[in-house]
Amino acid sequence: MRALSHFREFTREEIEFVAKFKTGELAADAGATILVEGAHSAHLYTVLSGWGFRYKALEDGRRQILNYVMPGDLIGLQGTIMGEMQHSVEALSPISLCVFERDKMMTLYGNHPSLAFDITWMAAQEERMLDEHLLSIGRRTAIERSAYLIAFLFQRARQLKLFNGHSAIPITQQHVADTLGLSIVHTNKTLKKLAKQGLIRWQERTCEVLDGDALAEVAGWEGLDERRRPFL
Amino acid sequence: MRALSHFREFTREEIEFVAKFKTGELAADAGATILVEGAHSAHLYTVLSGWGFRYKALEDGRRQILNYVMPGDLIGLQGTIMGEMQHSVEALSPISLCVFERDKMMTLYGNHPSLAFDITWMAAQEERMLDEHLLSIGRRTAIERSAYLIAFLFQRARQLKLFNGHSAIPITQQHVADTLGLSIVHTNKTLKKLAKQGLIRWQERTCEVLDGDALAEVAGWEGLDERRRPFL
DNA sequence: CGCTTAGTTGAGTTCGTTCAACGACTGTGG
DNA sequence: CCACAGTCGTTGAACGAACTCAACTAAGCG
Repeated sequence: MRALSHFREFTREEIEFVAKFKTGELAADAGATILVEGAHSAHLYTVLSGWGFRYKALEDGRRQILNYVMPGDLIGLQGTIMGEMQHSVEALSPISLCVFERDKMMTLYGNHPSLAFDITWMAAQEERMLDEHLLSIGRRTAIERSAYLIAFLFQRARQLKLFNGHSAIPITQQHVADTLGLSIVHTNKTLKKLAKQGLIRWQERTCEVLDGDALAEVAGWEGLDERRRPFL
Repeated sequence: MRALSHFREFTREEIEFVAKFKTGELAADAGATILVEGAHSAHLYTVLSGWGFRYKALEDGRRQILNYVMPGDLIGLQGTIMGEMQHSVEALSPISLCVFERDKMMTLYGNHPSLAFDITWMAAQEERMLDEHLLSIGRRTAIERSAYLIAFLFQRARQLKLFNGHSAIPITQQHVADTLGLSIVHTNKTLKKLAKQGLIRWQERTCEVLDGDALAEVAGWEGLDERRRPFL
């Protein structure tokens, strides 16, 4: 089922445990809210297919997108481990999730140390991405930021083999703005510059990447490391 | 030794294991670089005393401070788990660290699931802080950001009982600027406003907090949750 | 004593913002 | 079938927040 090449191999017991750990599946449409800030969710999810994003908001409505979730990503670890969710999660495209029981976490840690290690691995990976985002928003210019974000999403999606032919990212310019800490207007003008340079094309609320390497170069970004990842 | 009230209780075996896990101590002066971006560090550290910060830099020198480290924090988890460090760590004050061997991590995961869980807990905690920082840099104004940062450092340090009488944070305005994504000049002008309102006082490269609650309010920030934390 | 680091302040400029209007497209209800 | 509202993207104009440049104080140190 999950034989994507870049996941590590598992033992039979691990696979069996994960199968029992799983308690159901969940499907949501684009735009659906999957988890809400402040909720005490009893569940942990894994993305099976589709795109989504995590975000936080201030009282007056200002919204900050923290990161994007793609197949293989864990959702709700914070809620599982520390009780309350401190961010919301929304679907960008139709998305399907695998649901795990929160209270089986301890069993997992007790009986399957390598799976426990994988969870830590994924948390560390998420931390890395957040570090990079922080660097972008804090220190890169508007064009650099935009180029970085699109290159980042492009590389992640490509790693996961999410593209078939055309590399289209299902986000609106509003999402880009809310990720980069810019206004929609300025985001639009900045993206137009990238489009004029032939690096991207925007159409039907998706971003088509024409030259991922050039984007990374504009951003001054090294790119993702091509490493194997575990899968839960 | 580590009987600070807000850490959880441990079993005798856990304490013994941690003692064996530990391979030494390390002390560094203020300004010393503890870990460098790109290095393949074989060690994992825990802060015993002192302040430090994690940061990333772009080629042209632009620097972004990602987060601050205080007693009880783990340093180098990324390097331990994924090989290469993607950020640097520098001491803000004289700092002492507890050194652990990287290759004993697997033993820990295998034999001490509750300690493994604690590591995940701390990674999730770090993620939370980064989320909050991202929201700040992306969506808060200069004054809000400054107030948030100082309130954040103040609350963390207070939780750890780092203050004796006067609550002084050992950072320069340059650090504040590099954390918030602002220029030093503008940071200075913004901090002056907070000082004029009687919320902080700046002297001898430290920031003295006069009214932590008011700072949190200016920032529109809820504050840290007062929960127990594990300790490694 | 000069040198460096940290903090301060003013002036002018730039980047990104808000306001405002408009076109293209989609879905909905009369 | 058309009118209408809603979302998304686009563009111009005016404004403002934050930047750069520059000069200066004060403190610490060899």
